[in-house]
Amino acid sequence: MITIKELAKELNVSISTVSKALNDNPEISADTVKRIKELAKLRNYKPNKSAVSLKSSKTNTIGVIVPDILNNFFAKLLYGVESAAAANGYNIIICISNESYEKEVESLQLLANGTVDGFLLAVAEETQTLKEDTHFKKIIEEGLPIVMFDRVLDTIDCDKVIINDTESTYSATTHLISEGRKNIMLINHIDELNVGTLRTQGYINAINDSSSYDNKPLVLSIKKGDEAESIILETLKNNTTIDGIISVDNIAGIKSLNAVKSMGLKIPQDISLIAFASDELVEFSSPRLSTITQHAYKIGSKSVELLIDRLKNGTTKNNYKTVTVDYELTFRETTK
Amino acid sequence: MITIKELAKELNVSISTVSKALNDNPEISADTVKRIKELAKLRNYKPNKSAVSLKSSKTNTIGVIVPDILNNFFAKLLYGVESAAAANGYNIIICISNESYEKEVESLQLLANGTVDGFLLAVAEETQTLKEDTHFKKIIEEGLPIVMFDRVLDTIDCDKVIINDTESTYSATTHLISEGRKNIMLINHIDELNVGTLRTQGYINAINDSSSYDNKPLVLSIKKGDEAESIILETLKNNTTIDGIISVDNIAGIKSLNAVKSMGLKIPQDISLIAFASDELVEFSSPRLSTITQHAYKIGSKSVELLIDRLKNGTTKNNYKTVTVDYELTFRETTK
DNA sequence: CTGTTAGCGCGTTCAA
DNA sequence: TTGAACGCGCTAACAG
Repeated sequence: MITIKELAKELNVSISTVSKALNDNPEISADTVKRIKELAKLRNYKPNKSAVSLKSSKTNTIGVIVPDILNNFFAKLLYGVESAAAANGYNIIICISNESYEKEVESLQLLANGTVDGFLLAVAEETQTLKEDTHFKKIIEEGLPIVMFDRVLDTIDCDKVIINDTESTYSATTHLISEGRKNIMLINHIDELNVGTLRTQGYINAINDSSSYDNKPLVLSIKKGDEAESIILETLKNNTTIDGIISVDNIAGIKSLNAVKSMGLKIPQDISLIAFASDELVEFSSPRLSTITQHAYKIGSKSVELLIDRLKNGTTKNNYKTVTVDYELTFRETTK
Repeated sequence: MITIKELAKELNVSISTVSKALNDNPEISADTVKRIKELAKLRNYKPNKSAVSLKSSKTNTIGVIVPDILNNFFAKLLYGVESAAAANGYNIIICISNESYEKEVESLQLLANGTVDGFLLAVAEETQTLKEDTHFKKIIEEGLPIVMFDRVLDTIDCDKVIINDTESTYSATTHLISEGRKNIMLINHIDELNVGTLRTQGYINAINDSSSYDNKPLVLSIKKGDEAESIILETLKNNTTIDGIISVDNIAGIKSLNAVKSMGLKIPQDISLIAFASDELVEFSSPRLSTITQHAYKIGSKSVELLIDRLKNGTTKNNYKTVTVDYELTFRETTK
């Protein structure tokens, strides 16, 4: 890589003259600026990132910690993050916590050495289970802002971007009730996570708020590693009045669909299904699933905006924002 | 962030003493080292990344350019990249080219300013179509090594990690022939990409090499945006002797399965199917697809190894390697 | 208008 | 055993 020094030498001017010329400092004569810029272009000069960062104590880099990149939601979100970051001249460094508390701590520590200006992250599952949060506090104390997305912690003061999870299931449940459904089951496949709880709550609220719905809430919790499809099938056989299913995650959604089909039930005449899912999945389901989709891309880009805003304008006494990104309810062939 | 200077001041020693102590320089007395290290730990001192990079002209950061992060293959690959990089103390900066030539050029230029020590990339579709490669040459001339994975360019001298695409379809085809299939169709949904061509070639080779197989190769090319499922269905109706299908990508695999099922054909009695696919997809297919899976994770981690090796040991007159990662053929319920 | 100088944080001579 | 001084590449205050 060519440096300012070499350009200066080649043109017999001082180093600072070159620096000023390249930064369009009006002190330098138009002629000199032209000569310098031409040579710079010719030699493909690019200011050294490390030097600029050292000087300015800004890296223009954002650290992103995602729990699981194979999860389509986070992949989409990363796409939104990358797009927004690139549009604002920021690079992103990605770490994958793998849902591990330790890896999360490690990643934060590793990047908090002047590698990044701030963090974007979704809290790892293990961190939530252990109820740990001091590592986040430490980072914020060090002056590095954090924006949490999707999985956030109430105990941490920082900007947050979340889905309105409660409302999403509330709407879905209300819709099924308005279809005339009398016994709606909610399948929770991710109950250990905060979002699972919120979504379940929305379902329960909708039922409580409805005057026409008589049955009690019916929540089927499936643990990781369980044989989802057979459990669902069993439940349906034992409770033949079930006429609506809301799945809190996409795997359970497809499994339910398979289970319902194998029972010979007609969709959506006998039973309706709505699932949290990604668009891709819909392509592969038949009949095409009615879904609640998270605007993952938007959560990502919004998070970047919040972080950059904070980096530029700083923090003035707890003016942290929590932004809610709307979900989208799409009715296809598995609802009336 | 606390600096060496502040530690020095607090302990009334010189800056260089602190620096040496922290780097276990034997010049410093054990006692002083201990005092300094204790304070450093207490103050959570971390050497400033920019300063170290500037000094050493090494960033310990790898630039990764993927064409599409929503593609499960690349997501998996990134997982492999991140894991291997983290294990070796490297950070990864991710750019998404979105299959665009321009974005690819931009990303390379943007990171070639001392942000990264080298690149890992899969060539964007547009770049392949335009047959552009000077941007890669430029980067390599600047001294930044590139490792290409999955989609590579013959015209560029660099380390490469690829799937043995030709062999993968060769094996799949051979297997179907050994099942007694007499008219095997290959569906190519990505013919504009190099891998599509290679996979098609493997299929053709297998047929040519077989003495028992009489039919000519039958390749159905589907363009982007075409109605894959109806095209496949039409083809099957017009050619009822087809008893085997190999799909070169995962979408076509599922579409074929749906088409075959809707024709009322029995699987695998009447017809066999094998598709390039990700494991996730298999979960959603019924009957469960026999697949050719790419070891995406391994391609990613292997790429990192190659790059780090080159960064550490440099380049000695064209000793570039091309590593082939094996594919995996998994027979499930859509083959005999 | 141009050049000299200092300093960002660090490691590494060289001198004491 | 410790410290002073220099330089990585850059910007900016200050001199000329």
